[in-house]
Amino acid sequence: MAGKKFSSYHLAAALRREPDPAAALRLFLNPPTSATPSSAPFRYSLRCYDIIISKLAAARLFPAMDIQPDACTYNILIRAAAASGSLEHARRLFDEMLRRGIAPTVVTFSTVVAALCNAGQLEEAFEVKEMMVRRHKVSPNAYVYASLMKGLCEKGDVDDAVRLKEEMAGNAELLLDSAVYATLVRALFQVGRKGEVVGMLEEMKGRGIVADRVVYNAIIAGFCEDERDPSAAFAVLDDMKKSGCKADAVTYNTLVACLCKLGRW
DNA sequence: TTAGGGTTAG
Repeated sequence: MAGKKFSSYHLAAALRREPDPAAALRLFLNPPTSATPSSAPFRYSLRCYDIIISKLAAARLFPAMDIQPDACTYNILIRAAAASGSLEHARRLFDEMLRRGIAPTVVTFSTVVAALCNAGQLEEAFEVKEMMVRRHKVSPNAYVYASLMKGLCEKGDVDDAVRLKEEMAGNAELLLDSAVYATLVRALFQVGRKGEVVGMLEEMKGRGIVADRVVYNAIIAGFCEDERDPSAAFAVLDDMKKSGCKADAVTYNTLVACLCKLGRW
């Protein structure tokens, strides 16, 4: 493979081939770089960590396994635990990071809040929003708010979600963004309040927030479910393109499904 | 390096 870039893929293969765990660790810590010295270093894949940790563990070389975790490590683990359906495991990881003296970041809390909201545990999610400020001096940001607002909307509490948006607007530290509006726009269509969508979008524009793909997709989805006639949705698709926003797979999946439902093969 | 918001299907 002379002249070819050495990537984490090659490292994973080399680690798998190396029978001596100490040699594997040396390889992991000091991988051969590319033949071209100017080329950028590669990122370690999770697979590489997996292989080296498994090898060291099998050889009972525990001290060598001690790759010091930081907040980011825990954030990744917490997200994975929540994604696999175990909020309990996520909570244990959170406690563990505190015990180790690793300060949770706003990413940690936004991950936890999103997981709770996805599980429908809104009350707990709001408790986290309070607790992160009170106990950890970390302020919620737009990620945290967007998750809470989506959770509220899914329960049909669109007005409460709008109130949360107002709470953000009243706090100079907090920047509203397109995600917040995409959530509200989608919800307004879903509860049959599409008349309020235009005002919401104007407010967004007035705040200097540009509609992105997700906002457009929310509007298109709204018109698709709402109309016997998808022409409004296609008009939005035109606007979207004109504004320089590229339609993506979500856009087209929405429109294709809409046409299929109407029998317009 | 890690987090949110938009869709379809099953």
